[in-house]
Amino acid sequence: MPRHFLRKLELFTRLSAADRQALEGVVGEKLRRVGPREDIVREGDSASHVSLILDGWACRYKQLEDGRRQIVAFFLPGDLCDTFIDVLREMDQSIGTLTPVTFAEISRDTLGAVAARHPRIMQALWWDTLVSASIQREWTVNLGQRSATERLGHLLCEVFIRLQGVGLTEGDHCVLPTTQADLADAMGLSTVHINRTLQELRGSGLIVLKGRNLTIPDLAALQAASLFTPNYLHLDHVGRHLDAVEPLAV
Amino acid sequence: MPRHFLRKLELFTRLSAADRQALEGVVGEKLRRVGPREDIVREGDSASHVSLILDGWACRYKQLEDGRRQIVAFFLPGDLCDTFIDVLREMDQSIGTLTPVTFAEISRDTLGAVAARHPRIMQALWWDTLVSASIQREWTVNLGQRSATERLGHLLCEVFIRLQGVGLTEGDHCVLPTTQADLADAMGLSTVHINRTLQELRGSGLIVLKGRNLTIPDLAALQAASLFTPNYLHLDHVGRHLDAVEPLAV
DNA sequence: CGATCTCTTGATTCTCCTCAAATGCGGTGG
DNA sequence: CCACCGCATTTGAGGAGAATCAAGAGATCG
Repeated sequence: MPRHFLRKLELFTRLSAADRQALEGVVGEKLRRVGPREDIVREGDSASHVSLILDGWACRYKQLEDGRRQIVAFFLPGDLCDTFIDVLREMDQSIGTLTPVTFAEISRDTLGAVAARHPRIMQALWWDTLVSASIQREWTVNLGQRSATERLGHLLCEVFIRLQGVGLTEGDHCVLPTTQADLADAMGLSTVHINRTLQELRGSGLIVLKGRNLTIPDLAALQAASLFTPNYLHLDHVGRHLDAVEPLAV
Repeated sequence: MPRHFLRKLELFTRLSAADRQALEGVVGEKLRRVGPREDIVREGDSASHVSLILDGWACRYKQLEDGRRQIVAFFLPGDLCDTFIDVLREMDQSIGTLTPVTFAEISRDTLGAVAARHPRIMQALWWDTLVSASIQREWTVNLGQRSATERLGHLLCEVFIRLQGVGLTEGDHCVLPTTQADLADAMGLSTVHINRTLQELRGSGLIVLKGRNLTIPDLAALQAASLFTPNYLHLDHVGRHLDAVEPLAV
């Protein structure tokens, strides 16, 4: 069931059959399905469980008093929200869906127990958490320094590569299910300007975007135009060396 | 020696005498002192150790190919950089000093060993890491949605409250040792505009800034003007309940 | 097939940037 | 002690990028 999640963790480490089974079990416990534009977690909620996105897109966002909304992270299939959140008393931001979403609600105790029994999983969850933090920092750079075109191009590169990591791309295209208003809230730009920036990217042939279908004919070119370097995604299979150190316990 | 650090951890939990002693030991191992505008960690370095700031200000930043620099985090006395970084192979951003800095270089093994023997410390390091992530998300909101005045005001609120947490404020004032250029790189604004924004904040009486000395006569007013809410700093002494659950093992 | 959401376009405004130069300030050496 | 230097701050003028406002065209969905 959590195939995207397993696939993502295996970008970093090798999981044994037992590891995989344990994760399947955790996910089976409590499945939820919600429509688009609904909240999964609300600011102020107590931090009792984590959510694993199985299908659809969600985001973490913060709404200011006057209505302005900033999306600070996208959650794609396979993403785990707030892995180690239980130390904090309450959520400081909300998590909401962008599309219809299927997700597993995992209690922190369950996840903790599994992680304790499966060191590989623990390690992989760590990696995932640190990569998320790294992405967050890169978003800060993106909003602070890059022009609208670079910024949006950078996001599209990131999303494409992350989707690729969980097997949700086909050749040079993937689905981009967000509205332009969502993109605007993520990039700190107005909807109108997102629209014009997309046109600019289209005009220069860097992307083809029809409906919800995004094609990136030349990823390297888009990366160059957006000052994108993928190192912050840490997809270099760092943990694969674990095979040597600690043989699979099947 | 690491008094600011201890003080910060105790915002969250109570440390036993043994805990404190263990941390003192770790910090004594390798002290380093560097001047302003030097790098402590460079992008691409292997992630072998963590740095604990004892005195002075540093920052995490990323430099784009064309020279633009974004500061993504400030490190104040008592801040620990890259606590659990060892899972990732290499650093994706650099850490540099803003002022002269004294810091302790702690090998990941040493820190890991101490944390393993002292569950309270482990817990506190977790809390610290999650709070850092929370701050990072708030910076994303700051850059994405807030106007120059709000943005800068928000930063000053955050810095003041963080300094307060480690005992580095006196009444309504504290030291702000950064140059306006540093602030500009942190806020994604130009130096010129930072200057004018500071004047605006001064003009409205929200701050008094003379040289390196910052006074915030009415913190609540500055918070209101900047749409600042301190919840994301999680200073609500979350872990104090640990006293009840797990008595001090002295 | 009308209602609603999303996307697109045009016109205008404003925030913030860039370029350029002046002023102030802390240190250093004559 | 003062002259000078380098750096940080301040000020001015003009311009670019993005926001806002408003309205029309296309989708999508009950």
